[in-house]
Amino acid sequence: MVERESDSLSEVFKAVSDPTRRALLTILVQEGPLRVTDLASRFDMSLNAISKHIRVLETAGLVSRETRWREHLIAAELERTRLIDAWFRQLRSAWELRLNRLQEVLEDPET
Amino acid sequence: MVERESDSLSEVFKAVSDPTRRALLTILVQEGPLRVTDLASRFDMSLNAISKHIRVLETAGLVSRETRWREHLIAAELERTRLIDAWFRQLRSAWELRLNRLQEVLEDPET
DNA sequence: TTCTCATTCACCATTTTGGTTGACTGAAGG
DNA sequence: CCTTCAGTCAACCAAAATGGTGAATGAGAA
Repeated sequence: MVERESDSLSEVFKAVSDPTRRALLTILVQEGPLRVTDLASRFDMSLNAISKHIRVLETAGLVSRETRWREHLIAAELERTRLIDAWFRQLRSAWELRLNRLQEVLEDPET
Repeated sequence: MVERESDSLSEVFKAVSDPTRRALLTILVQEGPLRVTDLASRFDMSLNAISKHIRVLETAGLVSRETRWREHLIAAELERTRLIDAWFRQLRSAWELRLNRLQEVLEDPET
């Protein structure tokens, strides 16, 4: 198998590609920092599973963790999401650039 | 295990979470519609693997296919990507809403 | 001291993913 | 007729992701 380079764009996309993780992000954004247990209580899923989802979000840079002994306060970190719409913006501008060039050729076939 | 609902947001995120598929999209956006073989020739990967990646993009609605007998012309379809930044925009506005409420409480503690 | 609590760790089973190879299809060209 | 060609389909494989259970941790309360 090919070695999987750990580019952060893939990591962020993958993190938000899971509905549970998106739901976690939504809750955190709406309600502010919460403990792991508080987050887990919203889901029909084991605490461990939620803890793992949180770690995925954390390594992707989408949430931060403030550990106060037993309690870990998890907070959304939306800065990283700029990476994503930057990528899409770039994609769309390349697309429009190509369409414009195409348009020019159609309007000015003699050049 | 929990049944995996096939929501289209997850599908789109998952599709673009792979570097090869992002590269495919980029090529298509820059160069316009291409055949499966032409796309595959850019990668150090079997034609079959690329064919599969293309199908993932297709079912996610990120590319379209125009089949002219043997040749399949693959084209980028960027409309679907609006779904993604709509989701992030919503997330960030919820975030700012909460911060603003917080700010109000801090500035006006007596209300 | 013992019990509680929040969380991670270590392991296990199942599913998904990314890739390979080989067979198949069916028009078009010799 | 036979071969070529573009692409999919099917079977298979290894690795990673998902989720579960149960144990470990270690401060603080009783």
